[in-house]
Amino acid sequence: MARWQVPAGGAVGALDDLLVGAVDAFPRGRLEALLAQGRPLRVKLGFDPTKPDLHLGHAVVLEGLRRFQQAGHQVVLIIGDFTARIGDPTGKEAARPPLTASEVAANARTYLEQLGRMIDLDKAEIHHNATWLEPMDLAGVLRLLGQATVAQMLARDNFARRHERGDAIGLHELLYPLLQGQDSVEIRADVELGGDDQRFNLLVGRDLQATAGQEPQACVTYGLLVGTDGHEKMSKSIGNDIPLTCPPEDMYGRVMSVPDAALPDWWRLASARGADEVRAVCADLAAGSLHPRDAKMRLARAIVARFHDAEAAGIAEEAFVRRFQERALPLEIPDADAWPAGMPLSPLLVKLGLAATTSDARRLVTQGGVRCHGPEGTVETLGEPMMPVGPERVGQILQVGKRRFVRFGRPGTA
RNA sequence: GGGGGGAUUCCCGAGCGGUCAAAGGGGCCUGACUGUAAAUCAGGUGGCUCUGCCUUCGAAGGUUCGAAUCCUUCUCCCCCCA
Repeated sequence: MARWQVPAGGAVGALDDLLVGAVDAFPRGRLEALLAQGRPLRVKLGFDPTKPDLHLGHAVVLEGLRRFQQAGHQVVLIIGDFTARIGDPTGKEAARPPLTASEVAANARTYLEQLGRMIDLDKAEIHHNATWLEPMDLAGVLRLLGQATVAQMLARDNFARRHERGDAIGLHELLYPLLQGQDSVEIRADVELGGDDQRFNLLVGRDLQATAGQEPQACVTYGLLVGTDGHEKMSKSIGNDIPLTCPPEDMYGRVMSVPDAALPDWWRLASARGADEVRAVCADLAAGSLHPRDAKMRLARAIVARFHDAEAAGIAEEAFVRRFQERALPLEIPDADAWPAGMPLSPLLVKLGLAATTSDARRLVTQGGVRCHGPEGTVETLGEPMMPVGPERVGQILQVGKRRFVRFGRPGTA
């Protein structure tokens, strides 16, 4: 996976912290040379607003960007409102359906809100790439196309894989890296940040800049954070993500479900702590002197604190310990009011949002996944899918699976 | 343009006239164990008014007592040749 390496040479301390989470900076020495000029650099980061939510995986590069901003450099954000309509083929096993302009616009708004949690947007330049890509005419497109060869494009892992497997590759997809590179030309980027899988796209930007008579940008790539499953790159569509907007308690819990093996990566990429601390934790984990569970709890607290605040993180941790380590009922349990008393259990579970379908509810009940917490700590397993649930349950707590709870409040009519 | 192959339940992938709601694996869910980790074990995984009924096998028609399986047309994908 992502290795912990910082470009050779340069002032270790500052550069080290500037590049926490970075996998590589290239070409060699370029970034150091730029930094040595002592002027604020134009640091570019592009985002295609293809989904409404950003998650921890996106935050890796954003943290890098934040560090550049804090060091006094000029952040230049590109909202890829045009490129989003094509779709970045990077990491895609299949072509994806294009988005409409209005979907993109809606996503872009929520993106900026979320970016504001990490970046000082008032000090950032924000561009939409439709500004220059939309009006481009065929002559311009052809000029761009002339910058790359078929062999170069096919050299890319994912294109090559898809091609070999006999999957479709749209011609417009091949154009994508060139468009991203054009963005660098338009905003005269000194540095572009991106995920480790963006290497190719970042390099294309350099080529286009050179052709346009500009100094080619330095590129910094960041590690790809694996999802909560510990294997696949974090992604909402796989369902292994943690959204930045995730509530504190849930966020804490999701971090705790990450497999131990992924911990070092998560510390490097998601903790947003200093280089020294990260190194120390990784070393202790490797040496066995730090219990993985404790390292994970520290991490979970750090992450929640990062996107909410320290107080919320403390509360989330208490709730977690109480619920999962002491196996007590959670403190906050939603009340079900006006629930249809007398209704059979399975449909009731659906009504209360605790099961997806009646059949699903039946399965849960049959398999002993549905319990009712009565007075004085009594627990009763409800095993009859169609047993009627009457008003005598008021005040009791219904538990489905490990984490779904509801307290019976005022009953309504069935 | 010519020839060939293919589209199956969340994914991969069997099935090739009835015994198919459809093998197997993955994922996911529930239970046991536990550190909401890993590994492991057991069960489940279309819907419903659930020992039965209804809807699914790219789309629409057709043959048949009966079709995911046969025929026709259509849509999409891939390969080879040009």
